[in-house]
Amino acid sequence: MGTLGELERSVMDAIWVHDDGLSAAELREVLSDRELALTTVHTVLSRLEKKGFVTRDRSIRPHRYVAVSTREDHVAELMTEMLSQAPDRQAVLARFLGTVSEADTKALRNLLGRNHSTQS
Amino acid sequence: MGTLGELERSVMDAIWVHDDGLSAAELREVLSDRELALTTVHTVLSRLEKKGFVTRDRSIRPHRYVAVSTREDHVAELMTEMLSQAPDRQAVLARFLGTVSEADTKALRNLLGRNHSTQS
DNA sequence: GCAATGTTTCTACGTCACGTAGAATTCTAC
DNA sequence: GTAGAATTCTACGTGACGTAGAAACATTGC
Repeated sequence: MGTLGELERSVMDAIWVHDDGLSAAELREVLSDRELALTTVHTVLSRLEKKGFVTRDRSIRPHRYVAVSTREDHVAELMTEMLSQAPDRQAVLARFLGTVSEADTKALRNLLGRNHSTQS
Repeated sequence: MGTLGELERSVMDAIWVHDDGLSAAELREVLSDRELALTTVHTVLSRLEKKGFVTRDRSIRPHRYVAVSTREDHVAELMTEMLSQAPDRQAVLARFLGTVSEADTKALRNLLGRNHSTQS
């Protein structure tokens, strides 16, 4: 899958927060600390579009960019992808639980509790 | 953290399988399908050492390279790292459980069941 | 309709990671 | 101490990514 560079990640973070979409100019404003040229923002957005992370509404003039999937879905997908890198998935999961916070394990127990073989 | 390139990953896979360590020449043999020059293997090993993925025993002449951590630990760490990318960890965990196999959720239930706040 | 301004696309350059390996150096064994 | 093995140094090609200018295109106020 396509990975994200530093600026690309920042842009995605902004887009993920603004669920209703953003124009390039608005994005530039959100990232104003980086002092980016507008064309830079455009280039990054084009690349993110090509990578399948965002779509743009070309019907309106300042095109609006929206995320294709939520950040949570994206991160979950990344985790699954990582998990698949090891042959012994169970061992990985055990280590994973070992490093994760109490709150996380609690959440997992909850989720697993009310999800006995119920795949949505 | 340092990420791995394609060849680097292949090398790590080989090193992870051979728990007792490998020499550069042995590694080259394991990866014989790639027809690599010995120096190429050396370069990659040096980079993996610098990245902290392997250590080498410099006391013996054909240096032996061993993995610093297990593949499972490595992957678990990656997963934790991914998880940290999203502010709403619980939502991510929910999506994660949704995409993972039955066997995996079963394993998680097991692990969580016999691990009530017992951090090793 | 057309010029000014706003928007998008094209092209490009610098840098860095990585695959790749030759050349140079250093060891080891005889 | 020299030949052959092992290691280190240096380097080049490529591709991703940050960056942005120049060119093309659209919009709108006159």
